[in-house]
Amino acid sequence: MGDMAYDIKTICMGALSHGDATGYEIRKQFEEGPFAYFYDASFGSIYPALNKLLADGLVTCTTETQVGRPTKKIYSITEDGLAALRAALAQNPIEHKLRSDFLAALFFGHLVGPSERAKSYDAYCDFYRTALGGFCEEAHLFSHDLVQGFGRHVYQAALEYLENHRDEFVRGDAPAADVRRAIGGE
Amino acid sequence: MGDMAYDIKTICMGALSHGDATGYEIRKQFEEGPFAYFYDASFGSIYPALNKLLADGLVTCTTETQVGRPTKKIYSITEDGLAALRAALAQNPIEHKLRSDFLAALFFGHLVGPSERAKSYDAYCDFYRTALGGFCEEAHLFSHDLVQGFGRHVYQAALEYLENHRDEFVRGDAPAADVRRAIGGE
DNA sequence: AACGCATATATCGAACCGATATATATAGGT
DNA sequence: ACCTATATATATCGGTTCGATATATGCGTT
Repeated sequence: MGDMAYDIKTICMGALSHGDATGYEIRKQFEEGPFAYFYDASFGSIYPALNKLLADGLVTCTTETQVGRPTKKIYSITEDGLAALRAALAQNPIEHKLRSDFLAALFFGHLVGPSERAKSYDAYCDFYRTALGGFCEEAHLFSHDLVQGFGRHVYQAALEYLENHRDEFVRGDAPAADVRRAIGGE
Repeated sequence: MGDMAYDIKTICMGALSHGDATGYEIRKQFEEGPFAYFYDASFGSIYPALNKLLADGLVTCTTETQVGRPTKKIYSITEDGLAALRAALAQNPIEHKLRSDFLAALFFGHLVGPSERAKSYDAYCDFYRTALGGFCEEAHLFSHDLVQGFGRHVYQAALEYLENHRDEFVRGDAPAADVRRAIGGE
C-alpha cells in the first residue's frame, strides 16, 4: 500500500523468478535483457544484494566448479523469496525517474553553436535507433509483452518527434531579450 | 568529446545560467520547473555542489538578510562558470537512465492478481496524466520549446498506449509452460 | 606472441538520495 | 483562540548505488 521504492534486492528476486542465474547473468539481463530499458544495476550492488538475500533465506546458492574459470554461484529463489517478491509487488510504487544527459544537452542547446547542437541531437537519435533494435518482438508472458510493446511504442514516438524537429532545432531561433545575458550578450 | 556524465554541479550551473537563484529555488526547479521530467536533485546534493562551485570560483554568493526567515544565499554564475558549463555541454554525453518502479510492477504483473495489476496500471496512467499537466506551453527559448514539446509528445504517446491496452493486461493471458514455476505451478 | 574480449566474483571510493534537524511565518480548520 | 499543515530556507548524515578497478583464465584474432 505504501509508496516505497523497489531496491536492487527486489529486482534481483524478480530476475530469479524467471529462472536460476549467477550474479554475472543477472547483470547481463540489466544490460541487454528485457528490462534493460527501465532498470539498471551494477556488480557493486548485485553481489551485495545476493549475499543479503542469501543471509535472509530468500535465495539459495549452489556452487559449480569450472575448470580454468571462476567458480559459478548459481542462485535460486526460495518460496520465502517468492512470497517476499509478491509482497513487494503488491505495494504501490510511485517512482519513475528519468535522468537524461541527452535532454539536458538539448535543453541548454542555446549556449552552444549549431554544430554542437547537431552532434548532441544526432547522438540522441542514434540512442533511440539502437534501443529500438533491442526490444523483444515476442515474449512468453503477457506482462513482458505489454512492457516491451510499451517501450517500443514510446521510443518510436520519441524518434519520430526528433526526426521532425531536427532542422528547426539545429538552426535555432533568435534568443529572447531576457536571456541574452546567458548567451554572452548582456 | 568524451562520454562523461553530467553531475549536479553542471546542472546547477545550467540552472543559474537562466538567472540568479538560491539553493532552495534550484531545488524547486527540479520539482516543478521545466527540467523536472528529465533530471532531479535533492538538497543533499545541491548545497554541497553550490559550495564546491563557490570554492572553485564558478559561482558567487550574495547573502540577503531577511526578517524572521533564514538568510538567503543568492548564487550567480561567473564568466568562468559559464565557460565551464559550455565546455561540459560541448562534450558528448551519452547517459539516459530510466528507473521506473511502475514498469517493474507491470513487468512482474503475472506474479500478482488482476486487482493488483489494475491498481499499478491505473497509478501509472495517473502519473502520466499529472505530468502532462506540468509541461510548459510556451517557453522563451527554442531549446526549451523543443525539450518541452518532446516531453509532451512522448508522454502523450505513453498514455495513449496504456489506455489502449488496459483491459488486455488486467485480464491477463494464460501463462506459458516454461514460466509456470514462477507463478506457483511447478 | 600479443591483444582484446568474454566469463566470473568481489570490493572500494565517490556520488547521490531521502530523511531529519533547525527556525519562523502564514493560512486554514475547528 | 488554538492547532496543524504548508511554505520558506539552510545544512548534514546515513545508507544506497554507481563506476572503476582488481583478480584469474580461455578463446579468438591480427
